[in-house]
Amino acid sequence: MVKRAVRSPPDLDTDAEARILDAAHVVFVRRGTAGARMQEIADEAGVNKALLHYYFRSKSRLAAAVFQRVARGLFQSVSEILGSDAPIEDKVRRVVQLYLAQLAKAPYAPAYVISELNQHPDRAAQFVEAVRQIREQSLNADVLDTLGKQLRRGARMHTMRAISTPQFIANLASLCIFPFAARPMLCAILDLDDRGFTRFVEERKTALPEFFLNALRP
Amino acid sequence: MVKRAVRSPPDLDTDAEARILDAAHVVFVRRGTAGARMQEIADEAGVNKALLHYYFRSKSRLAAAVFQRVARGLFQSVSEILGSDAPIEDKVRRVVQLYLAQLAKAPYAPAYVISELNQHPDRAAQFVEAVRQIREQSLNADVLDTLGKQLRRGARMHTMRAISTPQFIANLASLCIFPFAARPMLCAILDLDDRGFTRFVEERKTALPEFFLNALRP
DNA sequence: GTCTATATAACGATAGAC
DNA sequence: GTCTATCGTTATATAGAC
Repeated sequence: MVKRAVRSPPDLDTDAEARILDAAHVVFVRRGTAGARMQEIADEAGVNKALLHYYFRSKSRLAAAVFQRVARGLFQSVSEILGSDAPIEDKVRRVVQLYLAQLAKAPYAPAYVISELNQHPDRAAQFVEAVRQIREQSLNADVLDTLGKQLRRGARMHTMRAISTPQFIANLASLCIFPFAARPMLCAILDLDDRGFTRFVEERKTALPEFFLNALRP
Repeated sequence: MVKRAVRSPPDLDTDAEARILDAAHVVFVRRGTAGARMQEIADEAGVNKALLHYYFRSKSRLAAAVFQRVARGLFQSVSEILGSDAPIEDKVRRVVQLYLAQLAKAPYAPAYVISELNQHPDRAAQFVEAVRQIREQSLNADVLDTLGKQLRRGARMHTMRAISTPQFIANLASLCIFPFAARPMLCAILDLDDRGFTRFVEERKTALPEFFLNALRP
């Protein structure tokens, strides 16, 4: 992001730029881009407000850097699983397991990405670019194509019901991500407190693969 | 909201308070509470900025009024369906049909409610209150209880697989709402433009009930 | 690189005329 | 009720010392 003289050693632990980005990550995800304040980010990073501009020039550039990071984090690992040559059943189990574990740790990422994309249309192009980069890095060039062939073969051999690739992806993503993105909504409707939600997630680790795989059965 | 002398006729069509609330609805849903500007709302309503404060005192009160309205709109109709005495299969079909039609018209409501609830913890209490009011109005006092009994009876008679009420609700809500809340995300991943997304939704109207009901089969 | 101090602009809110 | 004009605050961003 910013050209600097080479240091030796790079002193990564206390690197101000990295600390600022981490702090920005926390604050932007918590408040949203519009609600985030540069002062709060500076406090969180333990540096002065002016330093944020030194490294990132403006709030919008800093916000863009954070969004890129969060968006990638949400999809890079799942893309590898879906693009592998494992059978559908394994893919479903592994994706569910991965997401439920990952989102238990970073539960606000989905809601942040969703609201950013809806409120700030420019982010869409940025997101498309992030997806493109993940596909490029991935061992499998075209994840959707691989998955589509797999789904059609399963339907042809009557080992599973016919389902289009978009519906498959949408269903899997919905069932994994939505309960975390809409956690406060779900807790209100189901009358759950924090412990209740934790139990819900625990139950879901086995209930969701069961539900999803049964839906695919012929 | 504000006490006023009775007018005859009420002149609802050009009622400034209603026009402001409608305008605020549009702007808050589009920009989020933090990103919305009172000036933009005034412009959208075709009135002066000062008039907003005359009717709603402050931005946060106006935001609260809008949130209440959007949250109720998302859940009042679905609550009636789930609380009715129709068989599970009918409920699923009707909920899916209702949501896919409703969200095609107001596609930004879910993302707005989700981000509000995540960024502004005070909204949670407001949302709980909205849910409570909907339950009260509903013909059926306890929707969750009715649904739970229905699910357990189905499992006991082996007409459907066992599933807990929270998992049932979470799955149904996820599959209906998430594709709209995360539309830009989904479009990027699946490489869909606006027409592609419309086709996706059309396909989903039949594909989703099929998927869901098959998942419930024993 | 990192700080203090300040410029500049935008926003929410109010006062007061009509 | 609805407007114009303006106040007070807070935000991003920059200038300049160290």
